[in-house]
Amino acid sequence: MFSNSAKYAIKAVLYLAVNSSEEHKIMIKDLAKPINVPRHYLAKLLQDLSKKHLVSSIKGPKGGFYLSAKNRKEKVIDIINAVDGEERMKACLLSLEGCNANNPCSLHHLIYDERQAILKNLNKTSLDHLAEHIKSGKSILPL
Amino acid sequence: MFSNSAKYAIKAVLYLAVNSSEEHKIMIKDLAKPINVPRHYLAKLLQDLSKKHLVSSIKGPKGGFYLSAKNRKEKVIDIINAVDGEERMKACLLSLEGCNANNPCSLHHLIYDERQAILKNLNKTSLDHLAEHIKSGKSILPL
DNA sequence: AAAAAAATATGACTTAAATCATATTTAAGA
DNA sequence: TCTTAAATATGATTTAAGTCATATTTTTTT
Repeated sequence: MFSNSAKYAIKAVLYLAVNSSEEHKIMIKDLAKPINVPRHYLAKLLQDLSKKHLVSSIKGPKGGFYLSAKNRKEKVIDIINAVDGEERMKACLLSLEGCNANNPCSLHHLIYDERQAILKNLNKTSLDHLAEHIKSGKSILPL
Repeated sequence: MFSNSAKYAIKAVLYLAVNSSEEHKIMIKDLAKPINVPRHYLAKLLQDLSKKHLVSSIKGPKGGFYLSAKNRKEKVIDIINAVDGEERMKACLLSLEGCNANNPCSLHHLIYDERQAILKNLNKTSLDHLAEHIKSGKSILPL
Protein backbone atom coordinates (compact mmCIF):
# COMPACT_ATOMS: atom_id res chain seq x y z
CA MET A 1 0.00 0.00 0.00
CA PHE A 2 2.67 2.47 0.94
CA SER A 3 6.42 2.12 1.20
CA ASN A 4 8.55 1.45 4.21
CA SER A 5 9.79 4.99 3.95
CA ALA A 6 6.26 6.34 4.17
CA LYS A 7 5.61 4.25 7.27
CA TYR A 8 8.74 5.62 8.89
CA ALA A 9 7.76 9.15 7.96
CA ILE A 10 4.30 8.76 9.43
CA LYS A 11 5.65 7.37 12.67
CA ALA A 12 8.18 10.19 12.92
CA VAL A 13 5.71 12.93 12.17
CA LEU A 14 3.18 11.56 14.65
CA TYR A 15 5.85 11.31 17.31
CA LEU A 16 6.69 14.94 16.67
CA ALA A 17 3.03 15.88 16.71
CA VAL A 18 2.68 14.35 20.15
CA ASN A 19 6.00 15.26 21.72
CA SER A 20 7.48 18.34 20.10
CA SER A 21 6.76 22.04 19.95
CA GLU A 22 8.61 25.12 18.84
CA GLU A 23 9.86 25.41 22.42
CA HIS A 24 10.74 21.74 22.62
CA LYS A 25 12.51 20.58 19.51
CA ILE A 26 13.65 17.01 19.13
CA MET A 27 16.96 15.82 17.76
CA ILE A 28 17.22 13.03 15.25
CA LYS A 29 18.91 10.73 17.69
CA ASP A 30 16.16 11.22 20.28
CA LEU A 31 13.50 10.58 17.68
CA ALA A 32 15.00 7.57 15.95
CA LYS A 33 15.16 5.46 19.08
CA PRO A 34 11.55 5.48 20.33
CA ILE A 35 10.03 4.92 16.91
CA ASN A 36 12.62 2.29 15.98
CA VAL A 37 13.80 3.74 12.70
CA PRO A 38 17.44 3.72 11.54
CA ARG A 39 18.90 7.06 12.50
CA HIS A 40 20.57 8.10 9.29
CA TYR A 41 17.70 6.94 7.18
CA LEU A 42 15.30 8.91 9.30
CA ALA A 43 17.50 11.99 8.95
CA LYS A 44 17.20 11.79 5.20
CA LEU A 45 13.46 11.41 5.31
CA LEU A 46 12.98 14.35 7.66
CA GLN A 47 15.30 16.57 5.66
CA ASP A 48 13.15 15.84 2.68
CA LEU A 49 9.96 16.62 4.55
CA SER A 50 11.59 19.76 5.90
CA LYS A 51 12.37 20.96 2.38
CA LYS A 52 8.74 20.40 1.52
CA HIS A 53 7.63 22.34 4.61
CA LEU A 54 5.86 19.40 6.18
CA VAL A 55 8.08 19.46 9.24
CA SER A 56 10.04 22.34 10.76
CA SER A 57 13.70 22.30 11.75
CA ILE A 58 16.37 24.53 13.21
CA LYS A 59 20.08 23.91 12.88
CA GLY A 60 22.72 24.32 15.52
CA PRO A 61 22.71 23.99 19.29
CA LYS A 62 19.22 23.94 20.74
CA GLY A 63 18.06 22.99 17.30
CA GLY A 64 16.08 19.99 16.16
CA PHE A 65 12.83 19.01 14.52
CA TYR A 66 9.33 20.02 15.51
CA LEU A 67 5.90 20.59 14.05
CA SER A 68 4.59 24.10 13.70
CA ALA A 69 0.91 24.84 14.09
CA LYS A 70 0.69 24.86 10.32
CA ASN A 71 2.52 21.55 10.02
CA ARG A 72 0.00 20.01 12.39
CA LYS A 73 -2.85 20.89 10.08
CA GLU A 74 -1.43 18.77 7.27
CA LYS A 75 -3.30 15.60 6.35
CA VAL A 76 -1.85 12.12 6.60
CA ILE A 77 -2.08 11.76 2.84
CA ASP A 78 0.28 14.71 2.39
CA ILE A 79 3.02 12.91 4.27
CA ILE A 80 2.46 9.76 2.27
CA ASN A 81 2.44 11.58 -1.04
CA ALA A 82 5.53 13.60 -0.18
CA VAL A 83 7.47 10.40 0.41
CA ASP A 84 5.97 8.01 -2.13
CA GLY A 85 4.87 10.40 -4.85
CA GLU A 86 1.33 11.33 -5.84
CA GLU A 87 0.82 8.36 -8.12
CA ARG A 88 1.44 5.41 -5.88
CA MET A 89 -1.77 5.66 -3.89
CA LYS A 90 -3.89 6.17 -6.98
CA ALA A 91 -2.39 3.60 -9.32
CA CYS A 92 -4.30 0.56 -10.53
CA LEU A 93 -3.62 -2.41 -8.29
CA LEU A 94 -2.45 -4.46 -11.23
CA SER A 95 -0.43 -1.49 -12.56
CA LEU A 96 -2.43 -1.51 -15.78
CA GLU A 97 -2.08 1.75 -17.63
CA GLY A 98 -5.50 1.70 -19.20
CA CYS A 99 -7.45 0.77 -16.09
CA ASN A 100 -10.23 3.15 -15.11
CA ALA A 101 -13.91 3.17 -14.36
CA ASN A 102 -14.88 2.81 -18.04
CA ASN A 103 -12.29 0.18 -18.69
CA PRO A 104 -11.84 -1.59 -15.39
CA CYS A 105 -9.24 -4.24 -14.76
CA SER A 106 -10.37 -7.53 -13.33
CA LEU A 107 -9.73 -6.58 -9.73
CA HIS A 108 -11.14 -3.09 -10.05
CA HIS A 109 -14.61 -3.73 -8.70
CA LEU A 110 -13.28 -5.92 -5.89
CA ILE A 111 -11.30 -3.06 -4.49
CA TYR A 112 -12.19 0.31 -5.90
CA ASP A 113 -14.86 1.53 -3.51
CA GLU A 114 -12.97 0.51 -0.42
CA ARG A 115 -9.81 2.05 -1.73
CA GLN A 116 -11.56 5.32 -2.37
CA ALA A 117 -12.94 5.23 1.15
CA ILE A 118 -9.45 4.77 2.56
CA LEU A 119 -8.13 7.60 0.42
CA LYS A 120 -10.94 9.79 1.65
CA ASN A 121 -10.06 9.02 5.25
CA LEU A 122 -6.40 9.76 4.73
CA ASN A 123 -7.38 12.95 2.96
CA LYS A 124 -9.49 14.32 5.72
CA THR A 125 -7.49 13.28 8.77
CA SER A 126 -4.96 15.82 10.05
CA LEU A 127 -1.85 15.08 12.06
CA ASP A 128 -3.09 16.92 15.12
CA HIS A 129 -6.28 14.94 15.02
CA LEU A 130 -4.28 11.71 15.19
CA ALA A 131 -2.04 13.20 17.85
CA GLU A 132 -5.11 13.88 19.99
CA HIS A 133 -6.13 10.27 19.59
CA ILE A 134 -2.75 9.11 20.78
CA LYS A 135 -2.66 11.51 23.73
CA SER A 136 -6.08 10.40 24.87
CA GLY A 137 -5.08 6.76 24.64
CA LYS A 138 -7.44 5.88 21.80
CA SER A 139 -4.54 4.67 19.68
CA ILE A 140 -0.90 3.83 20.08
CA LEU A 141 2.41 4.82 18.54
CA PRO A 142 4.98 2.21 19.52
CA LEU A 143 7.76 0.65 17.51
CA MET B 1 -0.80 -3.67 -1.16
CA PHE B 2 0.64 -6.62 -2.96
CA SER B 3 3.96 -7.14 -4.68
CA ASN B 4 4.86 -6.81 -8.29
CA SER B 5 5.26 -10.55 -8.40
CA ALA B 6 1.71 -11.04 -7.17
CA LYS B 7 0.41 -8.69 -9.86
CA TYR B 8 2.27 -10.67 -12.50
CA ALA B 9 0.92 -13.91 -11.13
CA ILE B 10 -2.64 -12.66 -11.15
CA LYS B 11 -2.37 -11.45 -14.73
CA ALA B 12 -0.87 -14.75 -15.81
CA VAL B 13 -3.44 -16.88 -14.05
CA LEU B 14 -6.32 -14.83 -15.41
CA TYR B 15 -4.90 -15.06 -18.90
CA LEU B 16 -4.76 -18.81 -18.49
CA ALA B 17 -8.27 -18.88 -17.08
CA VAL B 18 -9.56 -17.14 -20.17
CA ASN B 19 -7.41 -18.68 -22.87
CA SER B 20 -6.18 -22.11 -21.83
CA SER B 21 -7.62 -25.54 -21.26
CA GLU B 22 -6.24 -29.03 -20.84
CA GLU B 23 -6.59 -29.39 -24.61
CA HIS B 24 -5.02 -26.03 -25.27
CA LYS B 25 -1.96 -25.48 -23.14
CA ILE B 26 0.02 -22.27 -23.35
CA MET B 27 3.78 -21.96 -23.45
CA ILE B 28 5.63 -19.45 -21.33
CA LYS B 29 6.72 -17.45 -24.32
CA ASP B 30 3.16 -17.17 -25.62
CA LEU B 31 1.94 -16.09 -22.24
CA ALA B 32 4.65 -13.60 -21.33
CA LYS B 33 4.08 -11.42 -24.37
CA PRO B 34 0.38 -10.56 -24.14
CA ILE B 35 0.48 -9.83 -20.41
CA ASN B 36 3.77 -7.94 -20.67
CA VAL B 37 5.76 -9.79 -18.05
CA PRO B 38 9.46 -10.69 -18.39
CA ARG B 39 9.58 -14.20 -19.70
CA HIS B 40 12.07 -15.80 -17.33
CA TYR B 41 10.59 -14.11 -14.34
CA LEU B 42 7.17 -15.36 -15.27
CA ALA B 43 8.54 -18.86 -15.70
CA LYS B 44 9.78 -18.82 -12.13
CA LEU B 45 6.49 -17.58 -10.80
CA LEU B 46 4.47 -20.19 -12.65
CA GLN B 47 6.78 -22.99 -11.65
CA ASP B 48 6.19 -21.93 -8.09
CA LEU B 49 2.44 -21.86 -8.54
CA SER B 50 2.64 -25.20 -10.29
CA LYS B 51 4.41 -26.75 -7.32
CA LYS B 52 1.62 -25.43 -5.14
CA HIS B 53 -1.00 -26.89 -7.47
CA LEU B 54 -2.50 -23.53 -8.35
CA VAL B 55 -1.72 -23.94 -12.03
CA SER B 56 -1.21 -27.09 -14.07
CA SER B 57 1.66 -27.85 -16.40
CA ILE B 58 2.97 -30.53 -18.70
CA LYS B 59 6.56 -30.80 -19.84
CA GLY B 60 7.84 -31.61 -23.27
CA PRO B 61 6.49 -31.11 -26.77
CA LYS B 62 2.80 -30.17 -26.79
CA GLY B 63 3.28 -29.18 -23.17
CA GLY B 64 2.65 -25.88 -21.47
CA PHE B 65 0.59 -24.30 -18.74
CA TYR B 66 -3.15 -24.42 -18.25
CA LEU B 67 -5.78 -24.28 -15.54
CA SER B 68 -7.62 -27.41 -14.58
CA ALA B 69 -11.25 -27.26 -13.48
CA LYS B 70 -9.99 -27.42 -9.92
CA ASN B 71 -7.47 -24.64 -10.48
CA ARG B 72 -10.26 -22.43 -11.74
CA LYS B 73 -12.13 -22.74 -8.48
CA GLU B 74 -9.29 -21.16 -6.53
CA LYS B 75 -9.84 -17.70 -5.09
CA VAL B 76 -7.83 -14.64 -6.02
CA ILE B 77 -6.50 -14.44 -2.48
CA ASP B 78 -4.91 -17.89 -2.86
CA ILE B 79 -2.77 -16.67 -5.73
CA ILE B 80 -1.75 -13.59 -3.81
CA ASN B 81 -0.92 -15.54 -0.67
CA ALA B 82 1.01 -18.16 -2.59
CA VAL B 83 3.28 -15.47 -4.00
CA ASP B 84 3.49 -12.94 -1.18
CA GLY B 85 2.97 -15.16 1.83
CA GLU B 86 0.01 -15.28 4.17
CA GLU B 87 1.13 -12.39 6.33
CA ARG B 88 1.51 -9.55 3.91
CA MET B 89 -2.18 -8.91 3.33
CA LYS B 90 -2.95 -9.06 7.02
CA ALA B 91 -0.07 -7.05 8.46
CA CYS B 92 -0.53 -3.69 10.17
CA LEU B 93 -0.08 -0.87 7.72
CA LEU B 94 2.60 0.72 9.87
CA SER B 95 4.20 -2.69 10.46
CA LEU B 96 3.70 -2.35 14.19
CA GLU B 97 3.95 -5.67 15.94
CA GLY B 98 1.52 -4.88 18.69
CA CYS B 99 -1.20 -3.40 16.53
CA ASN B 100 -4.61 -5.02 16.84
CA ALA B 101 -8.20 -4.14 17.57
CA ASN B 102 -7.55 -3.71 21.29
CA ASN B 103 -4.37 -1.80 20.77
CA PRO B 104 -4.85 -0.05 17.45
CA CYS B 105 -2.14 1.95 15.72
CA SER B 106 -2.94 5.46 14.67
CA LEU B 107 -3.99 4.56 11.17
CA HIS B 108 -5.93 1.49 12.20
CA HIS B 109 -9.41 2.98 12.26
CA LEU B 110 -8.80 4.91 9.04
CA ILE B 111 -8.27 1.74 7.13
CA TYR B 112 -9.30 -1.38 8.95
CA ASP B 113 -12.92 -1.83 7.85
CA GLU B 114 -12.20 -1.14 4.22
CA ARG B 115 -9.24 -3.44 4.28
CA GLN B 116 -11.34 -6.22 5.71
CA ALA B 117 -13.93 -5.64 3.00
CA ILE B 118 -11.27 -5.95 0.31
CA LEU B 119 -9.94 -9.12 1.91
CA LYS B 120 -13.44 -10.52 1.97
CA ASN B 121 -13.90 -9.79 -1.72
CA LEU B 122 -10.59 -11.39 -2.63
CA ASN B 123 -11.53 -14.36 -0.48
CA LYS B 124 -14.81 -15.06 -2.15
CA THR B 125 -13.95 -14.36 -5.78
CA SER B 126 -12.81 -17.32 -7.83
CA LEU B 127 -10.65 -17.23 -10.92
CA ASP B 128 -13.36 -18.57 -13.17
CA HIS B 129 -15.70 -15.89 -11.93
CA LEU B 130 -13.23 -13.23 -13.00
CA ALA B 131 -12.61 -15.06 -16.25
CA GLU B 132 -16.33 -14.90 -17.00
CA HIS B 133 -16.24 -11.17 -16.41
CA ILE B 134 -13.41 -10.77 -18.85
CA LYS B 135 -15.04 -12.98 -21.48
CA SER B 136 -18.27 -11.04 -21.28
CA GLY B 137 -16.44 -7.73 -21.62
CA LYS B 138 -17.24 -6.49 -18.12
CA SER B 139 -13.57 -6.10 -17.34
CA ILE B 140 -10.25 -6.11 -19.15
CA LEU B 141 -6.95 -7.92 -18.96
CA PRO B 142 -4.43 -5.94 -20.99
CA LEU B 143 -0.79 -5.19 -20.25
C1' DA C 1 35.77 35.32 17.48
C1' DA C 2 36.06 30.49 18.59
C1' DA C 3 34.04 26.21 19.86
C1' DA C 4 30.40 23.17 20.00
C1' DA C 5 25.99 21.23 18.64
C1' DA C 6 22.74 20.59 15.69
C1' DA C 7 20.69 19.88 10.74
C1' DT C 8 22.08 19.36 5.83
C1' DA C 9 24.27 17.35 1.81
C1' DT C 10 26.47 13.84 -0.44
C1' DG C 11 27.79 9.52 -1.44
C1' DA C 12 29.09 4.65 -0.32
C1' DC C 13 27.47 0.24 1.13
C1' DT C 14 24.09 -3.57 1.78
C1' DT C 15 20.11 -6.20 0.96
C1' DA C 16 16.22 -7.78 -1.33
C1' DA C 17 13.38 -7.66 -5.38
C1' DA C 18 13.33 -8.15 -10.09
C1' DT C 19 15.45 -9.77 -14.27
C1' DC C 20 18.20 -12.69 -17.18
C1' DA C 21 20.82 -16.94 -18.63
C1' DT C 22 21.97 -21.71 -18.80
C1' DA C 23 21.89 -26.48 -17.87
C1' DT C 24 18.73 -30.39 -16.76
C1' DT C 25 14.67 -33.23 -17.02
C1' DT C 26 10.54 -34.96 -19.18
C1' DA C 27 7.45 -36.21 -22.86
C1' DA C 28 6.11 -36.49 -27.77
C1' DG C 29 6.87 -37.81 -32.32
C1' DA C 30 9.56 -39.57 -36.09
C1' DT D 1 15.63 -45.06 -29.88
C1' DC D 2 16.85 -40.47 -31.17
C1' DT D 3 15.65 -35.80 -31.69
C1' DT D 4 13.11 -32.04 -30.41
C1' DA D 5 10.23 -29.13 -27.59
C1' DA D 6 8.65 -27.97 -23.59
C1' DA D 7 8.87 -27.13 -18.28
C1' DT D 8 12.08 -27.24 -14.31
C1' DA D 9 16.04 -26.07 -11.47
C1' DT D 10 19.64 -23.32 -10.32
C1' DG D 11 22.19 -19.50 -10.09
C1' DA D 12 24.16 -15.01 -11.92
C1' DT D 13 23.29 -10.26 -12.80
C1' DT D 14 20.99 -5.91 -12.38
C1' DT D 15 18.29 -2.47 -10.16
C1' DA D 16 16.08 -0.13 -6.59
C1' DA D 17 15.09 0.32 -1.77
C1' DG D 18 16.96 0.77 2.42
C1' DT D 19 20.96 1.68 5.48
C1' DC D 20 25.24 3.71 7.03
C1' DA D 21 29.16 7.11 7.19
C1' DT D 22 31.33 11.48 6.66
C1' DA D 23 32.07 16.17 5.49
C1' DT D 24 29.74 20.76 5.43
C1' DT D 25 26.87 24.46 6.99
C1' DT D 26 24.35 27.02 10.38
C1' DT D 27 23.37 28.71 14.92
C1' DT D 28 24.16 29.19 19.77
C1' DT D 29 27.06 29.87 23.58
C1' DT D 30 31.20 31.34 25.75
